[in-house]
Amino acid sequence: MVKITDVARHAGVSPSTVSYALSGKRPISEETRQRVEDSIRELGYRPHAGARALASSRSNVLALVVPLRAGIHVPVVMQFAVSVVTAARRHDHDVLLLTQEEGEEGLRRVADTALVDALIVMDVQLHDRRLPLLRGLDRPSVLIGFPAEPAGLTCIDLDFKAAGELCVEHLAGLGHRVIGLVGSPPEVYVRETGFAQRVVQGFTAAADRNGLSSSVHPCEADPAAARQIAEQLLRERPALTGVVVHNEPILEPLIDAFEALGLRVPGDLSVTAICPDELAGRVRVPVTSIAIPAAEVGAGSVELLMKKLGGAPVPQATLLPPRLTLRASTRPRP
Amino acid sequence: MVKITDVARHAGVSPSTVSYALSGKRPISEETRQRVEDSIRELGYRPHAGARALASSRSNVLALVVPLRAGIHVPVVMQFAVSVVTAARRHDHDVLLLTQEEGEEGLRRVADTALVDALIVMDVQLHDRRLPLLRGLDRPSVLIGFPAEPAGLTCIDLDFKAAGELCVEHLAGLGHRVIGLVGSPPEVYVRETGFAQRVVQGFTAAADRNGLSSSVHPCEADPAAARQIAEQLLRERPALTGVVVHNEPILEPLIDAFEALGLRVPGDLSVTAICPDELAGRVRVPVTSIAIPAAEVGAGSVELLMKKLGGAPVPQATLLPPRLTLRASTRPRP
DNA sequence: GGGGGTCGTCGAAGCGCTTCGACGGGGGAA
DNA sequence: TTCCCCCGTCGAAGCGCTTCGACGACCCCC
Repeated sequence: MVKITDVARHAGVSPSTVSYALSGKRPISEETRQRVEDSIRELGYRPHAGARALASSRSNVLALVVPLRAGIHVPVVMQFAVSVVTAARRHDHDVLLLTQEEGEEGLRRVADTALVDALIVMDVQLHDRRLPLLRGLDRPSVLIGFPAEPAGLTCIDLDFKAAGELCVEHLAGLGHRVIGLVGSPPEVYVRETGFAQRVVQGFTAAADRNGLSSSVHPCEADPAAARQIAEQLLRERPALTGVVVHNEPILEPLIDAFEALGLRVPGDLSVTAICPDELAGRVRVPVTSIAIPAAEVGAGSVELLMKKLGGAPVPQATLLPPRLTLRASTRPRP
Repeated sequence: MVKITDVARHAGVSPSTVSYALSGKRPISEETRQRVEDSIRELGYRPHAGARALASSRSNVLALVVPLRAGIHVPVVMQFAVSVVTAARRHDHDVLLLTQEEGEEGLRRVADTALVDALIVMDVQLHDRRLPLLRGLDRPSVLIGFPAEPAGLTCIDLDFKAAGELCVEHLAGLGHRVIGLVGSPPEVYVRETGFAQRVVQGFTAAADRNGLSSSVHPCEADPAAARQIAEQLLRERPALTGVVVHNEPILEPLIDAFEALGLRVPGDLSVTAICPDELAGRVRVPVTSIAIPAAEVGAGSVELLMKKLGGAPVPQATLLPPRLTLRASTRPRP
């Protein structure tokens, strides 16, 4: 193994000069820097990560905690992970993969052993058990998702309230006057990740603002429930012409159910959804939708961490603006 | 930060004794060991990962390279990753996540900087550009998948040949005499990962062995192609009663196409597939299938690496036996 | 009863890097 | 011309851990 002293000898300088030439933490003449770089290339030198971490108390590794719970949309998680890795590499950092299964102990372990410099935690629950730990850790962290009490933490996510609003604005802009939100299963509104509530807030606020008649319908995640909701809507709100769906598994079944009841999408009924693009695009009638901007969230969380590691202040909450992708499922009210 | 000398002082022993008590590399009396452990707990000691890595030249970190290419089934990748992490933790190792995008340079980097002790590479191509590098690296590696020339490497994967055979045996056992394989797109058989060929080999061999009439049909991954294949099969092989599908995206469209042509599954036609359970289970007619045993492969690759790190010899090839899950799509020939 | 092992522990030497203080030399200001 | 300061470089001191050799103490066997 070639080490820094080898490079130093080869370049005719001291080891510290090599180090400074590499890190740029002290001025080095252009000429020596060049010589050092040549030696490095020639000898194929790579600084030993452990030695570096020990001496500098920086490992240049970030921890990423990925969720395992059922009901998580896996491709989206993977998108997060990939964008985190890519963004981290841009800052000369690597990513250590942790599963949620490891829990608090795992977080404490990688932080306390100085294996990682900072942590990214995905799929944060409203009352996540890891929050006190993260607050107390001596290493910075960023949460993807918002807990009930984000004080003392740094969080980033899609602005779900704005997403709810945007769906409504879109429908309102197309002239729809009576709309409904078909939401997540009831239990999601109680515990879980809190984004569900925020969609409802945005939906309701925007509907009121636009003078629309609106209603909200939590729905279990199975086709039978979807059919039932469809029938109910038809019966109770016959003037309905716009629907917002925030419940991935039933998006397609719900559309099927409406069509089975004689409502054409988008002819009689416009449908928008908040769901991964991948899903919205492969439904029989491609659905106008707002996606989770996984790549942006992942990259954003890394940027936040880098700022924190650099000692810069960061906002406590970062809300990414929703973007609506137009597809075939919405059109002006007949 | 509490360090090993603090523990040593607290327990009234030397630092080396603490180290030995922790690693077990030298005998330590039960009594001192107990005292050391108590001190560790009381002080909340965690060995510094970097220092440990530097002194022992072991980082206790494995690299996992995940694929990004289109056409990769993401949930399966995630299953691999999770099982690798879980298995690694059982051996007191962590997992560094690399994307394929980093390429050879990334592998070299994490290996040469001693960031990782060993590497797991997923989605290995027949003529993977990384192979020479992996052969030359001073760190052990395991490939998930088989390249054309596996000499000097350690590979693990589902035994795709046996999977092809098992599908045929199953159909033969049900009395089917005329069967077809609907395979991956033609280009997959040329370059790519090579498992496609192996399925064909197994399929053909088992069909011949059982005296069945068989045919193989590569198929593009879109519904139109599926319909075309269905029509072609019906026309050219009217006695066909069994089909093996090795092409995830068209599994459902193909069944739809058969039914549209008046063939009921499994009434008139038995269908088996090689595909993730998740897909096989959610098709309208749940499909009898052989899954990629992602969890086993992931865990197996870690076990292989641990053996290699321990200096033990490991087989060059590890083929996991296929397992057939019976579902609704196959039944005895009428 | 003495020699040879083994057991349990210690001290010290490093692992390869970063960083701090120091220092010579040259340029600018006075 | 002198003084000061900054630029560019060096040497040395660690960072916190593992590991090697050494060394009593004790036991066993002949």
